[in-house]
Amino acid sequence: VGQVVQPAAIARVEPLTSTRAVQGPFDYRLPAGQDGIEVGSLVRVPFGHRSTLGVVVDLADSSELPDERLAEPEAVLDGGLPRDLVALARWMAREYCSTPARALGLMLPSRRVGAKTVLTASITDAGARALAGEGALTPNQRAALDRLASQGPTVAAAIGTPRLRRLEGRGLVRLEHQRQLRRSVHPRVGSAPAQPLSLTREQASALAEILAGLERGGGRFLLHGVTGSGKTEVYLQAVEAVLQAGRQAIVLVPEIGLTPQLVTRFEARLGPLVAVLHSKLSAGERHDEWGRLRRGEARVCVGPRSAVFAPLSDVGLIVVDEEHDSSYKHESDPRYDARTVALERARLLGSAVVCGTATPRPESLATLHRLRLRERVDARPLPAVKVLDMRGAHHPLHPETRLALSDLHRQQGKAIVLLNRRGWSNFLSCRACGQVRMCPNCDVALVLHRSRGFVACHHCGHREAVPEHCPACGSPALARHGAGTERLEHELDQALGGEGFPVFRLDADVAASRVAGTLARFGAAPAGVLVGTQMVAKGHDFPDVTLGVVLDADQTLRFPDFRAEERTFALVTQLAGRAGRGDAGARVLVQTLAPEARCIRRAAAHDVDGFLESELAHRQILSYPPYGSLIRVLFAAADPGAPLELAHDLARRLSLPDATVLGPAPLFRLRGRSRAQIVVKSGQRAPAIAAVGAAVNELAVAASKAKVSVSVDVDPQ
DNA sequence: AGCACGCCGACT
DNA sequence: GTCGGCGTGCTC
Repeated sequence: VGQVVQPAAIARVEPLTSTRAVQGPFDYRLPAGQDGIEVGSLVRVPFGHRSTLGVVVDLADSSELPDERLAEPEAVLDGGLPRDLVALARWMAREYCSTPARALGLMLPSRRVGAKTVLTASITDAGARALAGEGALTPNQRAALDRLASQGPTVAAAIGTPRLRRLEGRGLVRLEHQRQLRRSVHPRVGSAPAQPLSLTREQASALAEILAGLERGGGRFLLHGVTGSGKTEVYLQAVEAVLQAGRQAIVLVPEIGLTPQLVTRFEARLGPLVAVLHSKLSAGERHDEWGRLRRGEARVCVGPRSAVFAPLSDVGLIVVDEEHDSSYKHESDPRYDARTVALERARLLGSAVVCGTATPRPESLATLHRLRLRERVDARPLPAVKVLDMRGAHHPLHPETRLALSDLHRQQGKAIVLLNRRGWSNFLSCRACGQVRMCPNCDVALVLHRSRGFVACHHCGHREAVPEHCPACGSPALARHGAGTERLEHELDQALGGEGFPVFRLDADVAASRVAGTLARFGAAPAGVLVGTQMVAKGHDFPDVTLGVVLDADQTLRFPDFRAEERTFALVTQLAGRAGRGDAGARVLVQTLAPEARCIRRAAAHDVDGFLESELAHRQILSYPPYGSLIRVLFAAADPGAPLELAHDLARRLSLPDATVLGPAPLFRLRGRSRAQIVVKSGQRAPAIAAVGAAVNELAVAASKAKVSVSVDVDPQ
């Protein structure tokens, strides 16, 4: 006896509001015969005294509410989500103590743009006959019809819309609006063979393990390879295998702008199957790329952390390139980590994850299956790294650094100099009264940007004209302290720069539109120096760079943070990887006030394994990740005392047997708002997250009354 | 978050 | 008498 399949009668909908106070799902009655509503559908529903957008998160046969209290959806809209993203959003809401609506909001494209249409002309049969000689045509009209006959439908504006309208009136031409996809063009950078390269033995064995994982329906891999060991080719061939199997792939990169070579290689190899998402796309381009993925026209999505939400329904593989990069963490609610989300999405779909890097995070080493690429594809050795002790130094450049740079200048070579601090001087102080110029909104000193004539706050963006006198005592004597990339660029240019030896600078002050050009000009120059912040240590290859210099390498170490060592190690190692990818004589100089620091010594010795081993041992003792989870709760308000008060309130509500609560601790003021935080450290991740989430929800009403914003940060960076 | 309801004071 | 201030409460 066959069962009669009843169509679902109830849709459970999560309304897309951003507040914690409204959390669904809410039940809506589906009228009999209502087709096309499924999990993931985007619907317009009556909600309270208005109507709102919502996402169907579940279908059910019945509701707990009486029928008369149920409303019906008003409309089903285009642009719904694949089913697995709905499950992922619900997981994210729990995992990051956020709401389903906020998580769903990250996954949907902006609603403010629609499809773009363009007026297109094509020739009619009557038009073809006219062209063959029947009827009078002016020379211009004949040319227009000729063009349509030979090249087919054409954008009307390219020929002249008024002329075509006249021909349309005579029935010789058909004009209609056609959907036009907006796609931005990415600059091609580096060589990009369209055919697969032959693999080294190590690459082949890594690929084989990934493919075996896919075969089993999963696999979580750490592709640990030194710079130049050919990780990208392994990604490409794994993606090709996934496509062959009829599934789709996502490739996450830290920043598209800094990894043009990877994008170029994927586009060269896979052509229009690739959709590239990034922050520089216009809303329209993003909308259309999203649609190409949703409709299955594109089957590989390359993009930054948000690309982990690519609307693909059967993802077989997620690649996370440069997995150590902190930009995978989203720094506003929901504060998700794209690497963690990638693992969860893969778990939901039975797909493989490949995280690639030269400097794995300790937690990745502990939780993923490691595949190693020990050798560079060109078999060149890594450059020699020398640590230079700057204690007691008077000049910002060590004598050995100056010597190396002048040698380089003489030999017309290329160097990269990394200084992780932008601007000219990091602070100004009055020589008479000692007062330091501070940001009015944040508790930090203003940084001098000399060429643009202002002092600026690097936290909130506040800027003001360079003061001529001390605002406190009126003294004209202002001292500039410290040196940033702007000053370094100036000094290197004075010392070495000139015809045939340009000095380039790359940092966050360089307009985004000029980053690619700066990289290209440095790449093309036969000699010169590239000065910059950590941006210069990312993604791009310059095979002819023979000298790398890190200034103030312990700068990242001075942050009171358990990841400080890891960050410093990665920065030095990444820069070392940039130098001498094509030359055996390359070297790297590391200037530091902490030459004995474990992370700097290990990085200089290219000793990744030794560093990771000691780092993991250290973290185990302190129950830091991966041996424990951290949850940070952040409070901020204009009222100076309110955040700390609310933090104490939360701390009192938390009763966690297996956790340590650190704080409440006040934080420095940011954007005019006082802040405070609590950090929960626990070996029991899920219960700790649940307890913090519940306590924050209890507090939500009091917080909004006191105008204090509360934000939960699971796995803070 | 919106949005309406409701209970108070200041205007034509 | 009505217009409109924003506290309170609800949204299938």
